[in-house]
Amino acid sequence: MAKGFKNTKQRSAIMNLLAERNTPLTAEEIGEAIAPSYPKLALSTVYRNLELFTNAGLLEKSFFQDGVTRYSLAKGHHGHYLICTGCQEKIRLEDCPLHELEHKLTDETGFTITDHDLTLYGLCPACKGKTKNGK
Amino acid sequence: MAKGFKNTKQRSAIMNLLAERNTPLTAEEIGEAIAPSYPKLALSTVYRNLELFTNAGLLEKSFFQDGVTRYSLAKGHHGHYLICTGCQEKIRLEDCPLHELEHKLTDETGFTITDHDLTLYGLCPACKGKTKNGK
DNA sequence: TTACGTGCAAACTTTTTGCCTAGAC
DNA sequence: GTCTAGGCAAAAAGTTTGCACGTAA
Repeated sequence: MAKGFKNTKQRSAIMNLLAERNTPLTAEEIGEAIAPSYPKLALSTVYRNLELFTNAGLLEKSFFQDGVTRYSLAKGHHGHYLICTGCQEKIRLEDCPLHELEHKLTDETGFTITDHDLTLYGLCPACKGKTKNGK
Repeated sequence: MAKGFKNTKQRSAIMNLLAERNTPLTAEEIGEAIAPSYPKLALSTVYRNLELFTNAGLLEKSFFQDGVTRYSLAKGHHGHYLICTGCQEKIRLEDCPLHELEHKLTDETGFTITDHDLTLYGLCPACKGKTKNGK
């Protein structure tokens, strides 16, 4: 574990989980996923470490439509998510088509644009099928 | 007030405020803004009505980087925000350049894309000046 | 051994719900 | 007068903090 933090079992477990799942998770989901191995893991520990790793640049926060903060491994490069509103599957989009838009807005508004969030929502092929049949 | 709701002072006050400000506000900001006129206004009333209006299509929710839900008048057409991280000014962008991206993603992933969030963050010209001088 | 990290409990913030009264129609 | 809406208080959900003990280095 880089950065001069102490390497604890809890910290490894959090980072390993996020590496395995490779999708944004809430603090609670992380706590539950780790509970089988470390039943006493406190949610406050999860929050403290997520915050620590985020500040260190190892993780990034995402905010989706339910207002709950999710964390995922920080990719060096920029990306966004396409989320299925049926099964919550999250697909990371490696492509970011917004630089052109940012230049245009800088010209129009005088803002220096430093960051943006883009998230798309829809139904994946599997959930489309379910909606048609079920109900 | 349309839609068959009862027209109460509280509901008018909420909608009038959102129409005046024309920017996304949190439930708490709405409550504080209305307090001078209706000191007993309960935050639960604000939340209930914001939810009601959102379901009726009169308001829309926005989720920014602090994880607090904000509400604003629903424009018939689609738009996004450019937010100054210095003064929190929120500029609505009437343009949405993402339809092309959505088509591309539909082809690539098979998703039916139903919605998306796009928010840009930066420093407005005034706050850029302050950052340079102050500190 | 020492300082940092953890668990636990309590506090805090944001949002939701139940219940009874008040007010719109 | 009826039935929806509002006020109040408590609860629920998500997150943060203080403190004493545990543990990596």
